[in-house]
Amino acid sequence: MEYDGSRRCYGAVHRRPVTADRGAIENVRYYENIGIMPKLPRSAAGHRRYDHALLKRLIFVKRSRELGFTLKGVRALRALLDTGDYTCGEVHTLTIKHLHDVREKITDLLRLEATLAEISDKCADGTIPDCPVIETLFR
Amino acid sequence: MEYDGSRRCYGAVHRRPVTADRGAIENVRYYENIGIMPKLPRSAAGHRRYDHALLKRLIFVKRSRELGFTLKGVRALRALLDTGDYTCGEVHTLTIKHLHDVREKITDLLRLEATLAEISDKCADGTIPDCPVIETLFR
DNA sequence: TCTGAAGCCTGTAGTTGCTACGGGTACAAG
DNA sequence: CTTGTACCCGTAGCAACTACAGGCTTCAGA
Repeated sequence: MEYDGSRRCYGAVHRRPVTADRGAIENVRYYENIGIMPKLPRSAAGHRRYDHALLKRLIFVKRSRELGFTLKGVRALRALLDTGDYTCGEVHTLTIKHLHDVREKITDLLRLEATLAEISDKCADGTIPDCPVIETLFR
Repeated sequence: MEYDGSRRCYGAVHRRPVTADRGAIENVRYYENIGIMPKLPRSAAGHRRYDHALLKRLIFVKRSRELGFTLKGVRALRALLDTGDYTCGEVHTLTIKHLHDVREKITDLLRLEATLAEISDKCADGTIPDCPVIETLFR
């Protein structure tokens, strides 16, 4: 195992030093590329400058995503805000629709959970010859 | 609006007649390509022949997916089956792990649901000047 | 027997929302 | 001036399909 002489270390032993929140930056880049965020202004050297308004906008997107809105949903919310005189009711409509989707997903997952719990209970002791899980998976 | 003379009709008015379960076939093709299903035997003309064993295998995959297993999980299950003498306990382990993941998702979604319900309740009448949803999205 | 619609075949590209990688440049501390 | 870190960019990969174009096969009806 010899040192390869290059300035950067990428190997399994000497990994590339990873920037603390490189992921966050790449995420912003992605948002720029797909137009969720505008192209941020750059310094002379091309580095992104984050001013207050843009930071707010970024937080808005992030928070919306945390609340489970799709990027399409975020676009819709933004579009409302950008009209300048959106009504609370319009926002409410989008939120309720999203809430509805979330509840549907929950229902689906609960059903799934019940099924999985049921079949896994059946072979809990691990000694049954024809595994009930496998049985289920073939029907 | 003229008929374009081609044998097939793809336009907005005369759309291509879509096979009933074209999607199902393309799904099988996908499973072949990624190796979840073996390459199915073909007729002289190259059409897929589905024999009993392969059909069973396909059902197994489909059903596993319906129960929320990832394709990676399906591969793991299959790998067990293919050993010939898997134990029920091994299958149980995989199922429980999956069940755990499902429960985590449910927990996350319930939290989400609570938050969304809470903030959307606040602006239910649609006349509040500073929309609480938007407020939330900026924090 | 011929015809035309329906069905199947293939490779490829798009979807969603990122994340990872490689290779290059900028910059600040020592 | 060196060195290490941070940032830049384009591109490819992930899951699990789905959609499309364009070509070939099949089969029922005239």
